[in-house]
Amino acid sequence: MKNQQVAQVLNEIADLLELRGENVFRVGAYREAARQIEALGEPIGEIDQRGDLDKIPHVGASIAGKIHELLQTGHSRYLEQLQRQVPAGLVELMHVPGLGPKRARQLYDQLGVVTVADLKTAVEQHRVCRLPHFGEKSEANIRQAVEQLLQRTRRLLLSEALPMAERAAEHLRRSSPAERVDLAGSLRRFRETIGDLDLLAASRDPEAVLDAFTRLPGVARVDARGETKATVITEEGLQLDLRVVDPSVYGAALQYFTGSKAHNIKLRTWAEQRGLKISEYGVFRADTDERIAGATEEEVYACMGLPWIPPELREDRGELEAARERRLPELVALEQMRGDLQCHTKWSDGQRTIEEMVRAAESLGYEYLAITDHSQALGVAGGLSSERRREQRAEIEAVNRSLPRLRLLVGMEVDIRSDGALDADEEMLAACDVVVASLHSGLGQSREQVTRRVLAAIHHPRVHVLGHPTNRLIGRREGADLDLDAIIHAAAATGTALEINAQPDRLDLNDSHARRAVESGVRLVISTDAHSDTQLRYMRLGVATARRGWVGPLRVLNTRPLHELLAWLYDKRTEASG
DNA sequence: GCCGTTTTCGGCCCGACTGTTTTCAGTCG
Repeated sequence: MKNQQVAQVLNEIADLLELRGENVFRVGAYREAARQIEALGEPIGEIDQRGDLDKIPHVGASIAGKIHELLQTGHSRYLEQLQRQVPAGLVELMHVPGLGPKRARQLYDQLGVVTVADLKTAVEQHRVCRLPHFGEKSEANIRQAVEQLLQRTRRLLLSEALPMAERAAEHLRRSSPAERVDLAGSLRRFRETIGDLDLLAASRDPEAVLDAFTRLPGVARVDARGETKATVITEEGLQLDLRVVDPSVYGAALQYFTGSKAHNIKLRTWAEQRGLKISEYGVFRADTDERIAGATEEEVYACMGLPWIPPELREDRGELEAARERRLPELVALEQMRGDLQCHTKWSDGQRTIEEMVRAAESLGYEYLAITDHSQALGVAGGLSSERRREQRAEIEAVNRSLPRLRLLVGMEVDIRSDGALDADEEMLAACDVVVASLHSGLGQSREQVTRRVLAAIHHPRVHVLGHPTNRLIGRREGADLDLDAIIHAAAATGTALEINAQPDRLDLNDSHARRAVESGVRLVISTDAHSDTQLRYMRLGVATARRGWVGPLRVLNTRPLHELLAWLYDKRTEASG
């Protein structure tokens, strides 16, 4: 059972407890435990086998026992008992925006509404507005929420949300009196998927900024509008939130609205222990209410004796403790990337010629670019025969002779076959400057099988990089069921690099995996796997993922200058074969 | 149900907005 599924069970227990009107802190305990398990970098089954479940933060004896049962038997008697006590469907009802446990319960008790479909009918028959504490407006809001819920299915990919939010922010900067506009929330932390888009603005005239906001191009409707904040729904059905604060408290507000929730809770708890109170309006002395900071985020953290913490780290995964002990990691930055080690061209399934890719890489200021078209087994992706590969190599060498500033590397993304062998012979591999080995098929294999396969590739003396290690697709496909510890251990032992693939729906390794790899001394590369010139810009997403994984520049091979990279590529091979 | 830089008991972040209510509960982030 995967971490995600365990977390889901705990969340469902929390939902059911909430519907029963249980103590809110008990409910919160289950949610917090679920969150912790989702963020674990390691399969929970392994933690269970070590008997270390209760060492996970916010997992105590009681929840540990329930997780253990779940892992051993595949179900939870406690969950099933709760499910018998609460009508099925009510959980779903509670997830309708605007409904919480109380109102969901009321709809059930008084109208017999159990499912979202029931709710739709009740709303259409105007039965909801006659309930106590509901009215015309509540009913209309619920109607909209239900319609939206039936339409909208998934969280946005970071790559979809970022440009949308950046366009809105840019428009506000130009068309309103806002002194500053920033992205906040999970966008600013570069989470891999985004629910709502949060923006923050500084202005002494919030009225005017909110006016501009509600009139942004693409706004379909205004959901809420107060004196300091507003919510709009775009034509695509996305929720965009804006909060406007006075410039003197902008730093405190930015800190607050960037989150994460868990990071802020811990920071506030620490503040209280120091006799301080932190809110979106600043840092205050608890005894006198005197405000002592708020204009910048640096100030806010400084009041706590902490250095500024990069937003990508603010997930309560040890960053506050690290900050307190002055051991925050230096994080890799986009400007440090000197090249891209995986991309595709028209020779296989890419959309651009080698020259077009080169021009794009030059415009990014890169020193090198590896052309890594697919190997033959990947017929769907136009994999190259050995004959075609010789022709491509000749073209790469010709282009290289005409390039003063950028060095093209001869590479290949070689498929790891279902038996673990590589889809290329020794001669083809030897002719490459850089070999990236990747899984593309047989993802349904057992954990043992697929792990053995990948280990064989990592140990292969010609392989430099393991490409998109799990081969997951966010929101569409779980990755292979890899024993990641074994993979990381082997990568550390052989010196084979692991890739952070920057394709927006891959981001594979993910942040937690990358962090574990780095902790084990593994080298990483961040590659875009670009299939067109514009996709080379996905590097930003890969770097963000690395930063969320506490990855420093020295761990990332493609921050190295060309001569160092070439030396490593060469040494890796000779050491392995010698 | 979890947790501990005074604590193994008594807390648990906190403010904005909405709608329905005349002072607040529910929801959200």
